[in-house]
Amino acid sequence: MEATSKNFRKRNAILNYLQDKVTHPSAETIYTDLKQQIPDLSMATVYRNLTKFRQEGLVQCVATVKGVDRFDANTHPHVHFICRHCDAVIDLHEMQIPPALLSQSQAVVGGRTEGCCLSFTGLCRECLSKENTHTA
Amino acid sequence: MEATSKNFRKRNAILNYLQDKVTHPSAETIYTDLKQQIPDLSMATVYRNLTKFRQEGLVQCVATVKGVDRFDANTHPHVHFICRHCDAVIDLHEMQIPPALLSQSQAVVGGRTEGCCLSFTGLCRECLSKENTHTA
DNA sequence: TTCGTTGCAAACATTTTGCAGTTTC
DNA sequence: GAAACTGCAAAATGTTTGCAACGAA
Repeated sequence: MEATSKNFRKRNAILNYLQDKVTHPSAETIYTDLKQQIPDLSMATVYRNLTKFRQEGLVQCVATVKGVDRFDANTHPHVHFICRHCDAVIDLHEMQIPPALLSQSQAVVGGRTEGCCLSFTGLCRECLSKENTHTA
Repeated sequence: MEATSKNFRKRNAILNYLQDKVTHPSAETIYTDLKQQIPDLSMATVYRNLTKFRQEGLVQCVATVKGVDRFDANTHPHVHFICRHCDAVIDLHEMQIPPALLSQSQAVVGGRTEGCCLSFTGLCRECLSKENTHTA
């Protein structure tokens, strides 16, 4: 069985971790969190598996925040909010990317549009309220 | 005069270069191109000025393509197409980000929305036609 | 044996920084 | 002289890779 085979235990741990999280963790965060359950995990394994997941289409890099890649097991195009203060990457499931935009971009470019990424930036609720507290 | 002062000559060369380009160059590209006119330019100066421009709001980082930051002197939110093959970052001036989306995202997050980035990915016209040539 | 996965350490690429020298005011 | 800008080299950061060892079939 793949899942319980020792060869796939780490691979599956990383994938399951990503599928459970909605926080779009970085490689570093994945490593630090999983290290507690899997003490002999190494960063190289995290990076190697992330690369493989991307090639297999299981995971995508949804943003690069301050030089750090952030990953998501939800590969459907969706909308994000990125906080410039705490670097949180938040899903905005309530918002849709108008599907007409994809065909429109393809027409404008004259190439082939394969994906789309809509991100808002600013301060998340918590960081905004902290800022107001400090300012007041 | 600032512009002709030796202290500001490089700063202005970098800013003018960015303002003239619509290609969203990387720090490396800026350095390589300007090096021909300014042989004693160094990468540190390019990076230091880019950081300053960002703080001053004169320039923004519009994308990180394969680990490399791409810069733009157009700080208005606009739409981009990023080619996964040649890494071109192309302005789609014909397309608009529906303004209602910004206030909608702010309402959903409960924070403060300051910016917005809409990017399409795929193959640009040239890379698509090359792909077709090779496939055919 | 053959293939895929792993840890470790080294290598890599991009970006930042410390320091001393120069220019402007 | 003080403050700002610069080149150079070193450092810091995030990511990838070579290699030998291990596990599964």
